[in-house]
Amino acid sequence: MKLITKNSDYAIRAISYLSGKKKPAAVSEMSRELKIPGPFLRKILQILNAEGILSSNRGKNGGFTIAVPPDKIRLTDIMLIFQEPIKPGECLIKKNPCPELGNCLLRSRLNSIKMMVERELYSITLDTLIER
Amino acid sequence: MKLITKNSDYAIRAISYLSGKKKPAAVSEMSRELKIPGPFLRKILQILNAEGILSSNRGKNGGFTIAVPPDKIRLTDIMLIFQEPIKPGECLIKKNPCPELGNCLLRSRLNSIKMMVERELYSITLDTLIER
DNA sequence: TTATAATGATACCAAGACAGTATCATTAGC
DNA sequence: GCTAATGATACTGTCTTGGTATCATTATAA
Repeated sequence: MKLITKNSDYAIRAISYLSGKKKPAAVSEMSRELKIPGPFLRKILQILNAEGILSSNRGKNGGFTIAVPPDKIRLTDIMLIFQEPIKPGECLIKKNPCPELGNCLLRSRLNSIKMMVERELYSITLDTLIER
Repeated sequence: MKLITKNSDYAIRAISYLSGKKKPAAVSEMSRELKIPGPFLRKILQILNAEGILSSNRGKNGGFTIAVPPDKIRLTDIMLIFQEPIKPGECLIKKNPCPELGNCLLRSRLNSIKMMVERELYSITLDTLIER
């Protein structure tokens, strides 16, 4: 079970990188600096742009800039963009409702763990991840 | 992100089921009662047997019985058998060490969440999941 | 005004985990 | 010795993740 995928991870690094700059940074530059494969990073940045977290400038000397201050971006925001949301497990409650024994109890325990994790992730804003 | 997979889920249901019985239960019976696909359940039970959690009797009137009391089986035991262990994310720390900015901070936050989850899962023993 | 350097949009491919099936071999009881 | 069970193991399909590739569009600068 992976908490965070590379998608999200790279997205966060990219945002961190951009948070230090005023001028737009191009994919080529960021790919070089952050050591992230160019085409992949590009796709990620395009998505972040579409989500309104970054803004983009096309054409020569173009690139991406931050559109939302990092202290307004939560870790869950990023993860929800790039990953499947947290689920206790496959939802088989309706189809396969705990036959006689113990599945409901399991579900409720897992659900509380899920909520705990979500609460934690929600509490983390990106500004707290950027070293100065 | 799925906390628990069907593998583990079914394993737990099967153990719950067996905990109520003295005589061996065959796959066919359990498949019927628990509404779990036969061949899949069979594979799961064979693994639990190999792990020493169940024991098996071959031949006619054979089947599976519990070999370890449910209060000695932790949720993590089951999950480690059937799923990938919890990881904060792909381990790219060595190859791709937080270039200038914020990845180490992210890792440490994720790691503490990971440990929190593991602690919770470890604290759950199967006897607490069985309704009487 | 044209070459060029950038993004927009999108289609495509590969690996790995998960979910499940199928089959042949072996064993034990009646 | 038939039959009902497990042992062992190989195989298939699907989904998510991780990534590549390509064509179209836009803006700048010479």
